[in-house]
Amino acid sequence: MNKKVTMLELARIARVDISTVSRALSDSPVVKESTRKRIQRIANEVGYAVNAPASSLRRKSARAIGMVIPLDPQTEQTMSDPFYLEMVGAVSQAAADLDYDLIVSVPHDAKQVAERRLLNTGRADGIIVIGQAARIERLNELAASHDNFIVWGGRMRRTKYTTVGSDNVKGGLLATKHLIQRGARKILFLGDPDLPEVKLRHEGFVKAHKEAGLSHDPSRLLRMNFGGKTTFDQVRNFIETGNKFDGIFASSDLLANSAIHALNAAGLSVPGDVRLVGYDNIGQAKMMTPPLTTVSQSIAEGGAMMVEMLMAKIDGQKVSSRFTKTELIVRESA
Amino acid sequence: MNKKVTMLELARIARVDISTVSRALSDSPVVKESTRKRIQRIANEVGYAVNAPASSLRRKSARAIGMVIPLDPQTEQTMSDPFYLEMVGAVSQAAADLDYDLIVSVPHDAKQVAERRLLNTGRADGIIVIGQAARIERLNELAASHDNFIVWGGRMRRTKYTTVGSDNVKGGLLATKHLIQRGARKILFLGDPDLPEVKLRHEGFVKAHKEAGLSHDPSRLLRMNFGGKTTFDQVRNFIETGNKFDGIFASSDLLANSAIHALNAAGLSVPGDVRLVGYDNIGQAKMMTPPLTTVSQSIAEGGAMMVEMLMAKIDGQKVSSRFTKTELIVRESA
DNA sequence: CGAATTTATGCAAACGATTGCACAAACTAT
DNA sequence: ATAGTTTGTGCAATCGTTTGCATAAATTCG
Repeated sequence: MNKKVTMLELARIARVDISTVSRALSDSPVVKESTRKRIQRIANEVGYAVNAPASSLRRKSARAIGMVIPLDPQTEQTMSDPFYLEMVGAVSQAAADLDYDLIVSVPHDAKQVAERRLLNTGRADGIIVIGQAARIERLNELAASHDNFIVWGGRMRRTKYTTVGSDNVKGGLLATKHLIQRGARKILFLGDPDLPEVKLRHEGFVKAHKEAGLSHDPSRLLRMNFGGKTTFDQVRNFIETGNKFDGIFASSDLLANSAIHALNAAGLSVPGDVRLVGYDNIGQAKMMTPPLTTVSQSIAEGGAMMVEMLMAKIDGQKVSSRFTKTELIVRESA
Repeated sequence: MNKKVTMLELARIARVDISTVSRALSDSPVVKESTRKRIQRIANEVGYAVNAPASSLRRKSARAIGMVIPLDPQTEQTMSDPFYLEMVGAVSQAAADLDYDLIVSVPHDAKQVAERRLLNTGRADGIIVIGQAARIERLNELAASHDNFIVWGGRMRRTKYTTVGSDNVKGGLLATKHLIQRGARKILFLGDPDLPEVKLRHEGFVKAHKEAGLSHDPSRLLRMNFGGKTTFDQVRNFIETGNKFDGIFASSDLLANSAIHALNAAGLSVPGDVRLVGYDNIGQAKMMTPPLTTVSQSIAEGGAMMVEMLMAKIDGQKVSSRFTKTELIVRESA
């Protein structure tokens, strides 16, 4: 179709050396203003664009960052949780602002460490990992040989890498306190405590009970993963088995949504019969029925923060884990 | 941290020429089985990985495809529609199966043609564009100079590029016929007919009315984009202005969800008072209240199809537009 | 056994950009 | 006018692979 112009050809057209072209295009102050302008104009005219692989090879920098998104361990399908897309958007934006491309990888199987490949092949200068799930040990191994990656998720004592995420304990505390304040006394916890974030949110949950001088019943923990039919059935079943409760803290908005659905199906109303708080504040939260009270993870802020920290790492600096703003968004469901 | 091994060093260790290493690693049949095995073993031991930029430069192929996802034109934020994430997942999987990386780009501003940059810099061998929105003319321009891209979306007479998407007219027809069969007579259409897909779905909507010998009232079209508060307000307002209707065809599941919300707020039940059908069959559709009847776009199939067609194009073959399987998924909302 | 063929490896030239260094021209200062 | 600076360009090496071609070794064949 269109044969590509190389920098050398461009140099010939402009009657200068290729090195001058290179400098002109990267806005080096050493080339004379007039020459620079002229070269840039010609480059535009002929539709020249710097060849990325060649540039990356020479500079030893891909000017790209990788992003690894987990699969739903159950279905082995891409997570349908909108949370992830919002994160992709946030990271992509932040990266683009720095003229970095974003390589998204959804690992085939959970075993494979996509991060390592991306880094070792020089395809990406750094990696952002979304969610550690059960991979803490693997990520620790990775940390032993590579430093250029940041993980979104909860920080546990045994994580040896840099993380960014909401303050999960605080989030769980805020959510539960709110439920208690509104009168809930028998609160159900939804989520899989094997996941670090969820475990921490649960800690906050327990803490809130303590602070209020309440005891919480450990049997009111429904272990579940990512919403959908399973969640629906579990909640429904819990109700039908005669268990009583007047509040729910769901460790994700998706879980919350399925729970609402199950409550409705069982003839219970939210927040009339059961008060409910979710986690994530995804875009649709405000459009659920009823609008969802939830803990905001500040996705956009988190994405930008991770990119910024990753750049610092690429730059060789030391960087330590941070929290994003974690606040309760009160809506009608609680 | 870990200094990288190059192919040349690997060659020295294995006491062969670098060219032999290159061939061995790419499983060339010309190198002796035993040497190949040996080299591969050593490569593994020292943790060698082929340098991607160098390889891309030499082969003139990035072994990566780009994917361009639109922003929500209203909010300028990443689309929170889960549909897009599911598409990212599907495409990423299909690409990974062929050992291609996926570069995701969320254009800064709608004007800029990210596709062109990705192609011209040689960062991607081909591009998948999700949604054409109002960019048909721009994409036509792109088609004039580049062939290696595929667009997800509705095919209009004036599109000069290759598209993949559900059969929108058929989808609209199926959805509307279903509503009519279930007794709906005054059906509301939700969506922005300026978007090609929506326009086509609306054509199917009109066609279904014709086939059933019904006339449809053009005032029962609510022009709206992507769900959320605006949709909610529009539907609510429409009801409060005293308009009567007994069915809704929403041109996306997200729109459908907001509509349900508005109906509930106005004291109307689904499907009791109003029957409703959506479009997309996103993951959450089955978990809405009530579970959403919708037209499936076969996202996974579509993603795989696009990657396959793109590869054919990269390979120099001619490829023509195709439809994905388009079927109605009946659930409780209608 | 020697010639013809096959098989396995090595040599060296790309791919397209970036950058340290050398150098000519144009200034400045004495 | 001469020496010393500054300013702007060009030269050439380099980044790490891949691949066409040459060649040595091993095999086949008459």
